[in-house]
Amino acid sequence: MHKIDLFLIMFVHSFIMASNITIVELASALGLSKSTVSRAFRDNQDINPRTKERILEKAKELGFSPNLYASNLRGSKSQTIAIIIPEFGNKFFSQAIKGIEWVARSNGYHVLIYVTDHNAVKEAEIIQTLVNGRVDGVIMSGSGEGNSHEYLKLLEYNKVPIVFFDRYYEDVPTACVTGNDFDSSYEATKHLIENDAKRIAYLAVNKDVSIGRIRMEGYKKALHDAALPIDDRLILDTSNEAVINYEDIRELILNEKPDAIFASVERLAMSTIRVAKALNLTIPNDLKLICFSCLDIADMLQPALSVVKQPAYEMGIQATTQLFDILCGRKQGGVREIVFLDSELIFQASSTKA
Amino acid sequence: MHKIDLFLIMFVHSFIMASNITIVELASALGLSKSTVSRAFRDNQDINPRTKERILEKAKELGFSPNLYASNLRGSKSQTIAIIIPEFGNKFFSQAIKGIEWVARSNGYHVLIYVTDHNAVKEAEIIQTLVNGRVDGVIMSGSGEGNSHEYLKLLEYNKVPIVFFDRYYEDVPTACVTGNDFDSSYEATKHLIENDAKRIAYLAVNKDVSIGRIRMEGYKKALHDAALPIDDRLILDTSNEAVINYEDIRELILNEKPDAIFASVERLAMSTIRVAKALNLTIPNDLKLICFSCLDIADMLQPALSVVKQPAYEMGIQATTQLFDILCGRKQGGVREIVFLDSELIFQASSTKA
DNA sequence: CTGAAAGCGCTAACAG
DNA sequence: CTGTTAGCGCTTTCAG
Repeated sequence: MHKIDLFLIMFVHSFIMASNITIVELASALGLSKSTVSRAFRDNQDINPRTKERILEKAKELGFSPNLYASNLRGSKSQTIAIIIPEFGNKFFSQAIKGIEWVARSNGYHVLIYVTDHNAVKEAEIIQTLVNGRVDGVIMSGSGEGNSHEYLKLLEYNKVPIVFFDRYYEDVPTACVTGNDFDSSYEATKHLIENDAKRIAYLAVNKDVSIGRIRMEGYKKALHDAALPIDDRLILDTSNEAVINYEDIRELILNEKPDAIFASVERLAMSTIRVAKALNLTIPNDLKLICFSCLDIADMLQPALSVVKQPAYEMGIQATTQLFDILCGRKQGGVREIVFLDSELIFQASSTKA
Repeated sequence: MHKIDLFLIMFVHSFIMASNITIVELASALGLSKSTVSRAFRDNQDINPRTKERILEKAKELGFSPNLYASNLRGSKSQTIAIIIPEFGNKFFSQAIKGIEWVARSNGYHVLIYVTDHNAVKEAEIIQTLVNGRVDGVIMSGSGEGNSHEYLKLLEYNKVPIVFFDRYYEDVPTACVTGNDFDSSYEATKHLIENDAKRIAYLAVNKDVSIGRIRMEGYKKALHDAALPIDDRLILDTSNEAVINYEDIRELILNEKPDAIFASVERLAMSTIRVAKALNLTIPNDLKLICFSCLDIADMLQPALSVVKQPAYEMGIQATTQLFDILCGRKQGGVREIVFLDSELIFQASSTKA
């Protein structure tokens, strides 16, 4: 028998009973009062260490654990946080969630997950379900829609702190962990220019909101510094829908004949590759390409894809750490404070001249 | 102003108050009793529709929503389910979670997420935190470790139904939604044979547990039917760790000189591609490759990767639908019942002879 | 250090 | 259809 199986069998053995048992039953099984038993499960020093030990042992034996809802009703906390993200589609969010889940569990917290599909109305509805005590805090990457985010005030009124990661709202004063997008966009664009690109297109899913805007600014600055014209026709504001953005990108390439593309999100780069293939354009010869992406197999693509790789996992960790700082009173909530984490620029064949 | 912003502003306007208000206060504000108010928030027909409307309106005005913990304590239901998965690494799980989240939210449920890192001990610990009423049901893809899963009895004792997807435990009697892995493995292997492969290696992360075993059986059957020998040295049981499986695969290729590889999980195929590159082996000429994967850009890899693509999203949807069938009493829990969903076989350059 | 007692906010008989 | 009432299981004063 494997060691691990032995452990698992012992594990379940300690808990073999149903836990429909309540604190009162446990108390009477020990000849104590329920208050004493209760104290054993809190960090209460008004209890004899030996009594506490005895209680915990018996609890394990009988499979007792304090009813979650009774304790929470009595005014303590939910030990739960929520993650709200716009989508599940890419490695960036998977990695970030992994980091968030890890920090949360290390702190004994549970994690609820919500997906907005980039839809601000859904986002607002989700927020609404969180303010009745369900969660102690929220980690969010904004849907990117809408200019007014007053609905986040609901959280504030209910004293539920929120920390943004990646996509934040500029009108909401709170902590935020994001990438050094301006700089990396500048560098990515500069790199394209150094590889002889003259007509560089910028693709975004929403060029007016946080990441879409900032990444565009880095792009524009690089063009400006290289004395290249900024041509609005080369700036495409398209959709998350693969079908739609494929068509938009196709139009852009056919009409504007860019010689390079800087995609602010991974999905748009993937569509670009498909469009290029369909139009018989070779990357990088006919069209250079670089994009924001956390894909770990970018080097296996044909051609190897140049990427701006954000530290997604780290971003999740830091955002959650900050949330716990606020929850534990080590730090004040509701204060605008942005932490920028450096992305890694990986230049490969897709953006490099022959 | 955008239509959506208008909506969002109206939305928050209806909820501008903090919700520290209780059912009693709302009741007295309306000159009603708290039971009547309570009824307005349940699906109770013992209430005048007009009264109900009046209550809901006032509630909205005052920003009242029923305290989660009080209702749950009273009704002992949490409106929450848990997803437990071994990892976040690939598209398969992202897609499945997306499906699960969607069904859950459509039913007004919340979703907790837990990652086991393929570790059965963590899995057991997580289960332990779920049986105090925190969740009404569990959707899980097993860690794949351990042969004894007695700890899942905890759920049974506490009447928390569980539905497996993808990776199930054969010793746990419950509903399960998985792929038709035997058949697709058979077909995938047969396809390699038809493309002149003679020494086909099989890679798994755990060949003794559900998916690892069944996929291997399909592979063996195909070899057998083609009168090819089954050589245990061509069957590799390796780790999830990229560093370790890279080394294992390298050894296998160097020592056994397979002419084709069938990888039962995506990660092992990726390592194979890297090993092949390092050893200067060309895919498919020197080594053919096919694997289980939900990668949506398999066709963009160099060479385009042949895959067995499981219906991950659909799997999430069906597993969750079944869970709700059990929760709503439309179906009995604790009964072994496996639903097999067809995978799609996509043959591309990586597995095809010149 | 331990126990008794008073609710937390809500739901569901039960009685009108 | 509406109100009264008795808890759900736990935490936390307040006395001993």
